Amino acid sequence: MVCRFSTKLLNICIASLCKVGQLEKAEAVVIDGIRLGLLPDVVTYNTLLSAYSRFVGIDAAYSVIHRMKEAGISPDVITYNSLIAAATKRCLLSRSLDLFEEMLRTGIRPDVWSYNSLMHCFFKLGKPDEANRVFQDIILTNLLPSSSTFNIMINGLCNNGYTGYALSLYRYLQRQGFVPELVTYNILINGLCKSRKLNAARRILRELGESGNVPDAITYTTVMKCCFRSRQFEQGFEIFSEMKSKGYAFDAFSYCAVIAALTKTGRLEEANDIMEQMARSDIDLDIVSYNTVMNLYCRNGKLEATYKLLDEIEEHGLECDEYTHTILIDGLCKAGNVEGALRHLKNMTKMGFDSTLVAQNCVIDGLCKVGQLDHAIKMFASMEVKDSFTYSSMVHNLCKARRYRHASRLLLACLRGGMKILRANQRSVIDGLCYSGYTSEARRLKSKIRLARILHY
DNA sequence: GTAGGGTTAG
Repeated sequence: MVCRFSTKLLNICIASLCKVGQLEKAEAVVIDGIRLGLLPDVVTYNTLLSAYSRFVGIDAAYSVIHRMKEAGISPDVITYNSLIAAATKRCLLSRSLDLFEEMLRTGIRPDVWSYNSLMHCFFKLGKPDEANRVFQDIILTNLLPSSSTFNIMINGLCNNGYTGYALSLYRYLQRQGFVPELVTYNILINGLCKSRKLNAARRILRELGESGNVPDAITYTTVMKCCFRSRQFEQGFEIFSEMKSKGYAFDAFSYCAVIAALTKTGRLEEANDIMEQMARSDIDLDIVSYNTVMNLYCRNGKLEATYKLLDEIEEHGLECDEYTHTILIDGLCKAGNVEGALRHLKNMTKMGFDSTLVAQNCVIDGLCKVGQLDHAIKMFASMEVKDSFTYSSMVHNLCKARRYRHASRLLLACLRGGMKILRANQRSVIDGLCYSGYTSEARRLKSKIRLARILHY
């Protein structure tokens, strides 16, 4: 009895160290405990596992599960739930599904937390129907849904393009007595902003204010980002200032949102100021923060500093992602080094990145800017996937070279594919055709554009 | 032991 009580105390001590990421000290306490004859139990290992997953990585978390098995302690539902949630968070979705099956195989009964994670996983996989089936299972069986069940459901519906359903579910649940939490409001505001339902988003923001909840840094970042997305930059920057004056702590999310927006609008000095503020703070930079800074360096034309940053990323044990490489490729293009950009694009393909579309678009534009239009046309023809940026770039540059009939063909191909193209580009093609005497072609193009608009909007 | 916000191109 005395011994069990002491292990409990030991676990409390370990948990408090794990909470602040002091993993070495926590491990030392485990060893001290063993010396005193207090063997770690399932709670000890679960505590360590979630801390390793949070502060180190998923592999470190897996090694804890091996350690506990070696010590003869069986993982329980909490062990599996932690691992499944960690895998889902990192988009290792097949691992999450495997773990869920493994849990069933070993005879551990999943609880509502396990089902919540499974639902989240299906949403991330872009399988809303399967997620919905899990949701129905939770509702129809004896499992009591938690508020997170509803939050995950609302968020998943939003992320899979069903904001309308998300909103109806939210209203229905409210009528059933569900009291939304701050997270619920943040989820809805974000989902509605992303699908450009700004009036609905404003309504939810108002409801949040009336609910007695206080918006947090996430609410602010969400609304700020929403302004940037709808090109209301001044309003977004005002929100950033408001956050500051109200004493909210900035984290990497809010810093990156505002630095990126300042960079995009060419307000580089202000962007540099804020970037330095972020560097001076005690925030650990992750890959997204590095990408944001790197993009700013590229815009400043500081390619050497950019390469130094790449070393720094490596030194910190972080991995460059699709964004990092794309930003570098664009930076090389903007500096006129298209050869370098092409080389790096090849590397990127070799590295096995799924999508290099944005990077290819940057190179197409770069080639045109250095006068290699025919090279760009060749590259364009060889691309398997194209989007509206690809077409816009080509149309714009063909017009600049007065090759209006070629531009007109691409413009039509773009519209036929259901993609939008900048009005300014459409205008240039029509005006160019008229100017060079192809008036009837210009007329035909106009009517085809009108038809495409009717068909696709 | 879950759920929410941030980075790239015309």
